[in-house]
Amino acid sequence: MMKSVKERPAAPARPVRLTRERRAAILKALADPRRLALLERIARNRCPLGCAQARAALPISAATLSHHIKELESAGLILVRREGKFHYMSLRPGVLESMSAALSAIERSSSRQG
Amino acid sequence: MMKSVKERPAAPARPVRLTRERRAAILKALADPRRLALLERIARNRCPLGCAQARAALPISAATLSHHIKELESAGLILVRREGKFHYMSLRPGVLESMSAALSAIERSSSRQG
DNA sequence: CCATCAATTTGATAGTTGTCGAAACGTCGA
DNA sequence: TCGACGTTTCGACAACTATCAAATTGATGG
Repeated sequence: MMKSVKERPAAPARPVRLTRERRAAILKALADPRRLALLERIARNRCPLGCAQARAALPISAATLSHHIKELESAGLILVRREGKFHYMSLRPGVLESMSAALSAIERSSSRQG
Repeated sequence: MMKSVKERPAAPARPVRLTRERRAAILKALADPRRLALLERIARNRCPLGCAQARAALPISAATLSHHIKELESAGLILVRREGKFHYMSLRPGVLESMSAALSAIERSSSRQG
């Protein structure tokens, strides 16, 4: 029953261009501790994470999990593949990296200070 | 008059160790658009920013500005030097850089996928 | 000592959000 | 078609937060 999962060969994770609004949405999505934990859990997993696994990792109800998934998805941080009654979440490549670069850029813009 | 920006050797900004809680606080502080704008304004300035300058840059009341300053300060993102009746804000070195690294690490933890 | 100015605190309000239970929806297997 | 199951939506509630005006604190200068 192993469905052959289409795999990327070590995704290059090219830089994703983030508008100001998009960055704001991402930061808002990251600001909730449970959501961040969920995101980390998704990232850490070897393959796309199922909801059941996610629920096992977080002490929240199904409704709340669904809510957080939607937040992460609409912020563009994760991809959700829906297969029948199961849903699988994976990190959207390059987004966190770009957010990281944006924060770094703010700090660098300050390094000229005396 | 572009004074060659050497001054300090571009402050190495040694890595700041951030606990999970601290990261959560930082992300929460960054999640508000006005606060992020304020932080960027502080970073961009070539010397510590006064409250009046900050107010000129943001369409908010003094009370609200004070509130946001407190948030940024208690998240450890900025330093506030208080001199008589004036206050001057500057970026706390290394913090944004460490936050940036943390986000990047999450993404990298995912690159082993597939 | 008093007036003034910068910044903070207080008190109040409106809007947002995290959370859950219950109900609804969609899929799958019998 | 029916029921079980995974997920989402709905409705509600509590907690939090951004915001401002007004009152307060604290420093400076007359």
